[in-house]
Amino acid sequence: MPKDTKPRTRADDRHRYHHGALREALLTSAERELAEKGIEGFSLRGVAKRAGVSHAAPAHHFKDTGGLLTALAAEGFRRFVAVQTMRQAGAKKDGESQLVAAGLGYVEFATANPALFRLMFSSRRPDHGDPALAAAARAAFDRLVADVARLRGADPWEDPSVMLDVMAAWAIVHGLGDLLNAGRLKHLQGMSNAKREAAVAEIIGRTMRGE
Amino acid sequence: MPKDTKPRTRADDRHRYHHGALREALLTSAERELAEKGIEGFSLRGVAKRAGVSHAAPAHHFKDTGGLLTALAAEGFRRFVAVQTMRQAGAKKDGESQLVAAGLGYVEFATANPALFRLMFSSRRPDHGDPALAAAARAAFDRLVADVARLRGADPWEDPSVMLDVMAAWAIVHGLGDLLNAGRLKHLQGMSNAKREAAVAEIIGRTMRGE
DNA sequence: TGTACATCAGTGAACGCGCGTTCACTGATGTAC
DNA sequence: TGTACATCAGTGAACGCGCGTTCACTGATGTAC
Repeated sequence: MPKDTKPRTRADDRHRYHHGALREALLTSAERELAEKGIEGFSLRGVAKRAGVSHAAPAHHFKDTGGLLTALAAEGFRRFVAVQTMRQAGAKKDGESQLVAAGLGYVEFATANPALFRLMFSSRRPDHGDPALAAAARAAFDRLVADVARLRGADPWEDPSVMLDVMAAWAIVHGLGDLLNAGRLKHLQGMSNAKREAAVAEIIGRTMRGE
Repeated sequence: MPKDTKPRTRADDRHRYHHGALREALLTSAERELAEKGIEGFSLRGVAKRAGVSHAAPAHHFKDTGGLLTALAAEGFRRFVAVQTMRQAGAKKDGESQLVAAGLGYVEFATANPALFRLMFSSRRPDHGDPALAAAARAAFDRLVADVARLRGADPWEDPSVMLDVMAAWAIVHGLGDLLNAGRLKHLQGMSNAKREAAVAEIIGRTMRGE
């Protein structure tokens, strides 16, 4: 009988019955589905098809569509923080430069992943009470608070006026990201990437600096 | 034969075959449908049902779902501008107060009509190339430009630096509106309406004033 | 004022579609002995 | 090392649902004469 005698490793057989890493593959496919179809057009069947698996298979890994979107949003927040960390690593170390770098990372992430960005921040489809998602989102917020605290030399949690700065900083980058994604900022969108980034940095800097 | 002999007027018969003002009724129903179901759950059949009409009737007034949403978004922009006008009428007349008042109107409209707000600014379902919608959106933008021009004493269309102020002003109120709708600004949402409004005014004012 | 007729604005049945979900099943894997 | 068996992770057919759209129709309205 033509049977494999030695046990297969997970990676050496692309046609095996058991996928081996379907959960991760589904998340990858889900992100692509989301990017191409948007939140409104997102479907579980579409994700399964992209992953090359029957449409009933995802049920073994995610309770339902909402569960998959919740996991995707949590993963999004982790990458979101990573983008900001990279931006800050390449920036000057003073408080203002660091906050501007984080803001540029925010806008970069938003415009590079418009549907994911909206899934994370503005959609009710993920379960925002899910512990993993809530923790990932919280980490992103805590980082913003810390950056503002450093710039202002005061703890936003203690000083309501400084908390207003936190919200101002958040609102401005969030607004820029969402408006850019909606194609509303024609003035910015006509610029080269470098010029646009400089303009965004200038807007963020002005807001925080006060001019 | 029990037949009406005198001609019916449009308003005196609620059961007449011809509706008489179905287009307007559909827009009203569409707004309610949108508010309750959100953009994702919006359906033409749902709108027809709310208007008490068969689901095929809307086709006589709107080409398709997109056409209805386009008309709704245009109507939204008109009301959006009206809210800002009312805010400004009740505010002090200096440039800063007027801009802050417009900003408060922006946030008020966004939070009072979350789904409509998103339909107008962040959805691809309406046809943003439609002349009526484009004109209504343009009017809202022109008003913002004029308010910033007045505050700065310079024409944003001539001075790129002042155009950055326009975008900053837009981004901050847009970001506040969207984040409030997403329930992200817990610090603000815990406040009374009056306190929240004062905080929002302070954030907008600081941004424009520079502090 | 009355009649004929064109046009308009509805009805309701029918269509095909993609969706999420369920279900009985089966191949693959891991473990106990 | 070999075998029996439980468990796991898939398959694919079937379901019911709400959707947008089409279509033949009909009642209401407006107009010409």
